[in-house]
Amino acid sequence: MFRTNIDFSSPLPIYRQLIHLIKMEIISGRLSDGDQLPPIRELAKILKLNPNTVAKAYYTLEEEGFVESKRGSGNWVNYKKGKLDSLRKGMVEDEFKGFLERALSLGATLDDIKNLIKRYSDNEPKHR
Amino acid sequence: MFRTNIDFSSPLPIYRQLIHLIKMEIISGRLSDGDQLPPIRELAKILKLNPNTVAKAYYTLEEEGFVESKRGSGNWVNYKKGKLDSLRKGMVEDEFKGFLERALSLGATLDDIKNLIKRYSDNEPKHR
DNA sequence: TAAATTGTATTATTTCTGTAATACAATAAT
DNA sequence: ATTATTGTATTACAGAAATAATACAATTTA
Repeated sequence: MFRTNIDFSSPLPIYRQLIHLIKMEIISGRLSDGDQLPPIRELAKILKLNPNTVAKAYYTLEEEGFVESKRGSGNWVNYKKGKLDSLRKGMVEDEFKGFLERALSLGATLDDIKNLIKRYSDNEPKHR
Repeated sequence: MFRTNIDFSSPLPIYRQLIHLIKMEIISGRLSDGDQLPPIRELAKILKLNPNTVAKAYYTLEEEGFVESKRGSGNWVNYKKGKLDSLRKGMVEDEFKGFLERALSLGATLDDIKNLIKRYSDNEPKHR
């Protein structure tokens, strides 16, 4: 697990890279719902990071609903297809409505927006 | 002009808010090519900002090609034909990038987003 | 030309973010 | 029950970004 390395010279913060890594593990199926994540200190040692940096990644993932932390016990992947997905869909849709409103008020058309998503689905979005 | 207020508690930096404000003035047509912008100190006074903050906004807008600065004289709206459209496109794209980032971090896929757009473009009238 | 008005440059200060050091608290293992 | 393991909280540090204070330079205006 976590064969990809952390890029210490990247402008993308370490904890963000780690979050992305873990999400990819989940999306790819290498991490399933209920799986335990490595303990903070252990993963920190493996990736040569400060434990707090790993903790921050785990904590953020928990806020986003992908992980459940239990003090003294560990961190667990928490990805309930049904309930969580519908919750996220709602949140995504709210985000989209906000975007749509702003875009339309800027004078964009739905076609403009379609073209955007088309363009972005061709080449993987980059991180900043 | 500039009836919208600056939000000092926003995480978006003041000069960025100001840039956005001015771009909106241009897109809406309240500011046309050749119009003079308020002098740095004057706008700073109106919005209760430090003059350097206004200067930074003007300077950035000049770098982006929407404003021309003349020392001792003032700042002027400056866009050629077609430039307005590209400004609009750029702003819509910025909004889109922000939305995309949030949506993906929520666990949405590009297909989810495509479906969203499709759904909204099918019954357009409901969403003004 | 003199004074006022305007943008520019330099430097300092503050704020924010990411990272780190360390101590604390809950759970599990024995 | 005691110890080891685990996550959490607090605080501090460093670098970057945003904002501010001040002095400078060009243009306009009288």
